[in-house]
Amino acid sequence: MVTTYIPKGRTALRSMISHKAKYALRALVALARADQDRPLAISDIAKSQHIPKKFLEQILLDLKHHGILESKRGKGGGYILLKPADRISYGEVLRIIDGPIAPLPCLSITAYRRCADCIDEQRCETRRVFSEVATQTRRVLDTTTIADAVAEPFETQLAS
Amino acid sequence: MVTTYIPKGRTALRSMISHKAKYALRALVALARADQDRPLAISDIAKSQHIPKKFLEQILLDLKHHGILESKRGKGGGYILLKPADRISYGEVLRIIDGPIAPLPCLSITAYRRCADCIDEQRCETRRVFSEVATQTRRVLDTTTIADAVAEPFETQLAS
DNA sequence: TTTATACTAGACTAGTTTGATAGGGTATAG
DNA sequence: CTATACCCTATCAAACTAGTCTAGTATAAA
Repeated sequence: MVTTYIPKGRTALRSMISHKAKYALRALVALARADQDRPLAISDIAKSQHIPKKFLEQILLDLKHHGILESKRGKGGGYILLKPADRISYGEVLRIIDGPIAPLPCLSITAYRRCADCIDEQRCETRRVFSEVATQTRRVLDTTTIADAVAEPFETQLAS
Repeated sequence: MVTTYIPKGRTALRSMISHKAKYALRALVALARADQDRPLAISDIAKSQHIPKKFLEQILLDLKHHGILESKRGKGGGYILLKPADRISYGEVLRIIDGPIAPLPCLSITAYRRCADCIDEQRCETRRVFSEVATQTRRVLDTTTIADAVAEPFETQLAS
């Protein structure tokens, strides 16, 4: 068989972001678009963004614990951005939800770990190449904020 | 709990490359360094690169099926590069082993799929941001070859 | 103060993927 | 003809994902 293996559930591969992260980002965009004086209810976000409500609860709670959101309970309650949208980067959200961004554990600052089978890290060719990937990815994700996402759309290019 | 969840097994996340891909790349580098006139045995690669032999068999077979390698059976057999090292890109190998490189299925050309819960793909903010990530990643991975990896090492930067 | 609303917490589950291992089969050099 | 080394398929345990379920607790409005 000379077919490329493509995992079913996710169409593609490990370099994909999780549904959870996608939901988190969409929810934050929705919150950034909403009235900042009144909390936005989970159920409203879930409905407008097509996200399973109970799953979204977990996600927003997580973001709250990490100081991104603030919540208000009771009737008329919901979530509000704690930090301004232009101070919430995609990288920050991804690190909270999916973990470190580095494509190899040995390239992560926040969660460095040596590869178990690595012979000489300093001379590892794979590490060297993916270091460049990590740098580029980080540059984009850490400089793009929820506020940028809320701004007018521009052209989206296809890739790979 | 205000702790960032980090998967145990892999230290980091979905944006990591798989062991399989790492093994494939390491094996190709080893093959590129070896004498091109004589096949290099799986067991030799496995030993020198610290890769489980039977697992490596699968990987090399896969690379052979995709026209990267050539094999010779029997005594004195093994693998040889079919394409020159400077014509084997990291991106090509990763697509064979791990699947499409795009961080979202809706950004992949080779395996495009619409996100099930997407409301308006053209205006999807997440898609727009990750499109840039995909472009950068692709640029690095498709222009770096096994031959580059074999060349002298330069400084490796940490990221994320 | 009642009651509806909304957040909090964590256990649980079905399904998929990963990273292997096992056990043969097949070709080839000597 | 036999030892060697690649070829191929099947199977498996552990981990991860994407949820769901249950059982609350806190707050605000009426």
